[in-house]
Amino acid sequence: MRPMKQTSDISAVLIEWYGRHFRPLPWRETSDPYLIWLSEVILQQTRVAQGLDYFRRFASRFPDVRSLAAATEDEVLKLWQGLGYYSRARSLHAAARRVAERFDGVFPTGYDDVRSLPGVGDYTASAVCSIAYGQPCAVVDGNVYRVLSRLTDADVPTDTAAGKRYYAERARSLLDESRPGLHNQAVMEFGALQCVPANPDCECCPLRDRCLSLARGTVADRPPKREKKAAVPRYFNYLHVRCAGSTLLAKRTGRDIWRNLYEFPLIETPRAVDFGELQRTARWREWFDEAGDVRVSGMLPMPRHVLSHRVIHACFYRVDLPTWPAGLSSFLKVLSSEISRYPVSRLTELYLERGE
DNA sequence: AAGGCGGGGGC
DNA sequence: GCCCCAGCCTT
Repeated sequence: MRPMKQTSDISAVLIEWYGRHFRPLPWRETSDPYLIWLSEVILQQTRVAQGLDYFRRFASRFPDVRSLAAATEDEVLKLWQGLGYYSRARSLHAAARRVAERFDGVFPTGYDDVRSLPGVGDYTASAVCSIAYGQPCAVVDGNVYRVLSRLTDADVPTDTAAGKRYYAERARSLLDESRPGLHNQAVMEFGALQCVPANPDCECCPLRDRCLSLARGTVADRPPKREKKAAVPRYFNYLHVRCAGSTLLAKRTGRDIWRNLYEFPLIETPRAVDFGELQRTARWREWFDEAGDVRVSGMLPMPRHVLSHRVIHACFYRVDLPTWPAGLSSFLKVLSSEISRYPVSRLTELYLERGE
């Protein structure tokens, strides 16, 4: 039997604040662990405003874990299209299938079982178990890091093993074990709306008298920011190849961005190249040397596409062929009207939205 | 421990 | 531009 932990009155302040400021959100109106899990995966590294419509669409199309398990990965990725971090969608689908098989379609209730699902780490397992089941698990996410770092003026980086231990322990000591779901959501909402990263309005903060970093003037430096990595440029030359009302797609299967999404035939080059250089690449010759009358009608440069640590310089060439050459036989031939059925990256989506 | 993995919104 | 978001996984 564990000794009863003293509940901090900071938790009470945050919960009181939460009662007056919380945003009404659809996943706060259910106790279904499946829907709460779904919301937590969607919200990983994603703002509420960005994930809200995705949650609505997923909850509508896949109202339970069995329907999600019964879908194809392509359909799940298509519904996820545009949200980013696509491994979340692949893991979500794989986890649903595991629940269907190993747990007989019933979302597990034990922390370790939940934590064992693909795409579920310490944060998501704690969030689901506390919110859906009332289990005393303290969540630690980006909001919690910031709130804790400021309250205690902790100069501890969050992206180290020691830092994670430190904040996890602080979060545990702050947790109100009698209402862990409410407590966790209160801390996160507080971080999202009041204790914001930049220019927080500390004058009206309910914790202004107990915030050590406010007293010391270090709010802007908490938590300590990690050093930024330089964005590595990549050069993508896409070929929108058309022949007899069809076009070509390929599935990205490598360990790279946009894994399992579809795209036009791609020639990646180590630097920006013009059409003349592109034609001299081995790939172009492999694909088109035997192709007869190749008509390239234009090149559409795209704006720089910025990812977290990549900046993609992309352009799309439109290539019209009289017949399909053998060099392109490994691609999927897709009716032009059917392209929209395939999950694609935001970059390709933007190109397609430009139309003809 | 470090790096890969998206996309968008706020300043 | 830069920061960072209800993180997780691989190496």
